[in-house]
Amino acid sequence: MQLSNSEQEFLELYSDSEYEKPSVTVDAVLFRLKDIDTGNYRKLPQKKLQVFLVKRKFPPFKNQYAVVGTFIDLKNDIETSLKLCVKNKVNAQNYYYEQLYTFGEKQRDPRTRVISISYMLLFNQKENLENGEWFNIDLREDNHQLTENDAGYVFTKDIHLTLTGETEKLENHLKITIEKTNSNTNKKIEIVSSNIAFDHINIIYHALDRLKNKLEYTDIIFGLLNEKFTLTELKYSYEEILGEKLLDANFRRKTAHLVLPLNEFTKEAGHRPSQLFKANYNLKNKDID
Amino acid sequence: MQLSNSEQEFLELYSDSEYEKPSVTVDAVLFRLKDIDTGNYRKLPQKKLQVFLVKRKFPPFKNQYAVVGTFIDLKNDIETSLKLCVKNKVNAQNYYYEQLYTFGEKQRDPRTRVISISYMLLFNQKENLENGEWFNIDLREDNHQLTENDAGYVFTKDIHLTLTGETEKLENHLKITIEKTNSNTNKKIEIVSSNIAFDHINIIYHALDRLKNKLEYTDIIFGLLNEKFTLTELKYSYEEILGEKLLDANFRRKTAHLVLPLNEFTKEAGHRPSQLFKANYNLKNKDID
DNA sequence: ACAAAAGTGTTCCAAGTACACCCATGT
DNA sequence: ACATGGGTGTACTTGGAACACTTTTGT
Repeated sequence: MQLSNSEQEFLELYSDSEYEKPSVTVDAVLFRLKDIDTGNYRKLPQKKLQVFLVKRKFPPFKNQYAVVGTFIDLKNDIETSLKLCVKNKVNAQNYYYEQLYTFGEKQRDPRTRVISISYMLLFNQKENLENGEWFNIDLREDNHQLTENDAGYVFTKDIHLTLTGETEKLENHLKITIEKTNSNTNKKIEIVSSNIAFDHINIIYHALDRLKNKLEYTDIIFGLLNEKFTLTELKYSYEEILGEKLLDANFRRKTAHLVLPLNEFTKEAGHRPSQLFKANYNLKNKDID
Repeated sequence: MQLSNSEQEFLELYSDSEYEKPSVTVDAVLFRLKDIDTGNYRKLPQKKLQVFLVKRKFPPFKNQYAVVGTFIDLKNDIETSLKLCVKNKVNAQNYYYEQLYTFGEKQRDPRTRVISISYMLLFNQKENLENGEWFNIDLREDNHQLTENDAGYVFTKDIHLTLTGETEKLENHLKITIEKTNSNTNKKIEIVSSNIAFDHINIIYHALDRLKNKLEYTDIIFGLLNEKFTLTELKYSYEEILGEKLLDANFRRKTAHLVLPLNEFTKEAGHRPSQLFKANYNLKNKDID
């Protein structure tokens, strides 16, 4: 990885601006699980998955909601740009993050060619974010259609993603097409209609999908929980993201290796006190990309 | 997603060149499984995983090997740029591909700030590539070390990646550090020494890792096989990539739902003829990113 | 005959599924 | 007392692991 003298010379001559360059942004999809009180002193709060959006102050898409993002800074690494952006725009510093996907379709941004490197960020409820709003996420799938042929299949479905904030309800409709042939897999996402800026609903959908998939084989869930939690809280968290009910007894056994019991219990809850647990990070819950 | 008139006006004024932009490349890691003849008329060929590298004609890293890549073209989508690049540089058109990861550390490229969007491409043996060479991949892991603390753990290991071509043997040494804490997972890859250009060994390692992981829960393997294959061929393919032997009887049962039997058999092989199969693409082998 | 791959059958064990049941608490 | 969550036990099912065994071919 060392350069020879002649190579060094060449570098001096190298002109950086010979070809046109695209703009590059980092865009971050921020998630949390919010406790929704039930109003019943016995009942536990329900978990609701939320995404944090900010209202754009300038065109394009002025006054529309968007995910947190910025043009990247040449002086900083991508992840440093991400962290600075999140610090400056929403004033948050403690979160789990991972890279999602890089979007670069020609027409993404009406201004010019923009490539977006997207990240997923997970927050617990202690973090207070500024300059934006948390939106409840409701996902509904429709119109599943499978056409098989001898080279593979074509699968399509409709996605309805409703984002509900304090005052606004943002409806978004996507159409997914997965084309599998002899030699290729092609996943296309078409935005049928969207009430948020750019193709950001697409990015949010990708993040949701990744979150769901990673639940099953990693310990990513702990990014959304406080340090101490009950097993029922953990179960509600899984259920909210997966969109299905789980059996309690089995859930406890399956997740036993993911958690460590503490010698602390909840109280004043109108029912038997429950033991608190913390995450048990170990290598088996591998999180390797 | 429609723009108002005043937004349209703003766009006219928008200056594209107000801030410095990074350069962006697409880099493609090309894999295939090569049949290595055993010289014994009874024995089946062994499968060897290979990566395709091209020798750089210009600085930086002149005369060193690199993965196939190009600066992206503002006129085209990322994936179109990728396809054009692969067509032009190595003259290939039939392959499976998927996006891997986007690298953007400040020091990746000695010339200027370069962000690399990396892809993995899978070829079968029928494809003849030009202007480069296939290298055998040998991977060895070393020095596994796990230090646990109450907030998580730190895991390190050494990776030795040897790439063997017709005339050259390229040795590469990486050090992986996975730091897991309360609120974060941090995977660092340090290049201790490398005989190929840029940080490309890093990209290759990522591709290998992804390939291995995806073997277990998708039907990605078929991207490396010809249309028709025997079950033993399929088994050898898994074994070569996973780096471990599998039990034949169990393998047949487990992969039964992945394949469709054909009414064709191999012959003149010095042993019982074997039935040929083709991929059975179905939705259960989900390949959703 | 025999070496190699092709293919089947069987036993054992681990883990997931479904469900019944009891416990502890605050109002 | 009772609603609610906390927590355990058990019978059943499914699928993977290990391994023994038979079949078929070309030389």
